[in-house]
Amino acid sequence: MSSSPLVVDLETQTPTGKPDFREDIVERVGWLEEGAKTAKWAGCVCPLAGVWYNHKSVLMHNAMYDFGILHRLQRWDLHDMGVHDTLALAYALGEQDLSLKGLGQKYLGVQTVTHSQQEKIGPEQYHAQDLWLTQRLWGKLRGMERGTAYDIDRALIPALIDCSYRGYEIDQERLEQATLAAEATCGRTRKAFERLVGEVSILCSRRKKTTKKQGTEYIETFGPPSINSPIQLQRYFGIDSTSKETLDEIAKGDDDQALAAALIGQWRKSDKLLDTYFYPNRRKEKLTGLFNITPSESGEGGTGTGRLSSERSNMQNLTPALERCLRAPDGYLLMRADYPQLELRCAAELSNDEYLIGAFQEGRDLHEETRAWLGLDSRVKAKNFNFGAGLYGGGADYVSRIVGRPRNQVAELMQKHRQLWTGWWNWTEEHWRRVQRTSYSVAPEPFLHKRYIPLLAGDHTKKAAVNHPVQCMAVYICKEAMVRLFREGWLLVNQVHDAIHCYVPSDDNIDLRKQQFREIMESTAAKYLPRIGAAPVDVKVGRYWSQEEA
DNA sequence: TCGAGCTGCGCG
DNA sequence: AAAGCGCGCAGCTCGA
Repeated sequence: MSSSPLVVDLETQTPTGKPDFREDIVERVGWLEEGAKTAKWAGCVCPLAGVWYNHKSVLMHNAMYDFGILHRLQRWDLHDMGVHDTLALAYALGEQDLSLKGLGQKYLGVQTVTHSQQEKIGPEQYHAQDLWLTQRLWGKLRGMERGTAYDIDRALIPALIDCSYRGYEIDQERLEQATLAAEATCGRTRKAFERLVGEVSILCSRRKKTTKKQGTEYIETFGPPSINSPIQLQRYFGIDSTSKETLDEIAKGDDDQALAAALIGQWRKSDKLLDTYFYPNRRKEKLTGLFNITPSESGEGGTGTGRLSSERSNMQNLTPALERCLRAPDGYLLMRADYPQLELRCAAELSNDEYLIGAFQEGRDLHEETRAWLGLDSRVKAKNFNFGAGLYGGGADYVSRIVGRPRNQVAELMQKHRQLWTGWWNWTEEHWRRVQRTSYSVAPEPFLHKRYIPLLAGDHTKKAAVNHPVQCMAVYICKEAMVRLFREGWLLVNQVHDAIHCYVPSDDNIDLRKQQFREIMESTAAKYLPRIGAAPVDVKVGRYWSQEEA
């Protein structure tokens, strides 16, 4: 049994154009054993079976992808095999360029042969260089690693591969009902809107036409605005954004425009449901998505904070109307739990804010206290203030909007908030100074996930810098809980930042399972929130994700 | 007809 | 110019 990992690299074909380990086709497999003088290659994954069991772990550059394929083709056990991944490691270290070639140049000074030059050295040599590069890079980057972020991420890789194959079962009958209802709303609101604006005429489109004789001219068409055209609606209302918020404001009036705005709001809601959530899932048995820990080698997708992202389908932005149609397969129940106020608790812990810590320890209502302290008229406004201005660094204009006060009263509100959350505000300034010195934001101990902060990017920079440690700490707590669940054999289905979903067999002892689920999540949080203590985690169970009526 | 870029909106 | 942070995706717009 070799202690150093078996390096593996797959050459694949992507039929859909976008890489997807659940479907892509393997063309060649390369591997490199410890002490071997040469890399080996094969046209299929079969020969690997005789090699891998001599190793405790495998090493790849982008193991989510390669290991995901090997699991599919060879049933490589997701639980037994340790995984190392130079992509995940580089990500946790805050690297900008996550490509193997870029990292090789930066850390090893290796100038790789480009794809167009591969004829010169032959395909075998060309592909072998990636194996050597990965192996050497791993040794180099491991030496730079300080915190636990990478170890949590690499343990999560098999769990997320598992998740990406599992998915929810779709109840087509419920989906059909929901579709019919949404179509009815769409038709009704569109017709009502058309009746309302039938007489109006605005500029509908202007397209440039370049002719040799007359140079550039514009062809314009006029008519009533279409409900689905933001630019036409802008002209109709005489505004420069037709976002939901703006339309809600207009809808408060009592003229034709107010009615039109209300209709657009209803139409958009149902149209969004149909186009994004209902139609794409018709006649599909399962809803599954790919989870990303890191951006791709080319920098697409993924997050900068350590959060996961999900695509094809995105499992992290499903809406309640679709959640009602999603369920566990026959013989299973869906168990789901989320961490209440996890980000706020992390903010309190990492900034050592005495007030916040005390409030959490005594279980007081933070937003209500903020409301009273600032003299606001609703708890919702206070909550928006705490998040928008407190956690995410919103400025005076933003605060002015959310609390509905003129700008000249805002500075006073901000000042008062600083007196309440003293520790937090001090921490943000201190952290911002650190980031300015180093150009990196580092998440708290023991995670130490790094995010590169380009200091010349404007005001957004400070907000992103301050937000990173909070969001990062919260999600690594959730990730570690997932890792523990996975290791103990739970069937993970989904993660939505601070929420985890699993399947359990219906004939298990459900109360016991709920208790175990809660214990794993609570003890993981308690480990990293020693001063605040375990947040109570409420575990919900049922056949469907959401049982609420439409 | 294609796509890049934008707007709008779903989630935490 | 103004912007609360973090995502992915669908449709629209408009030039090529």
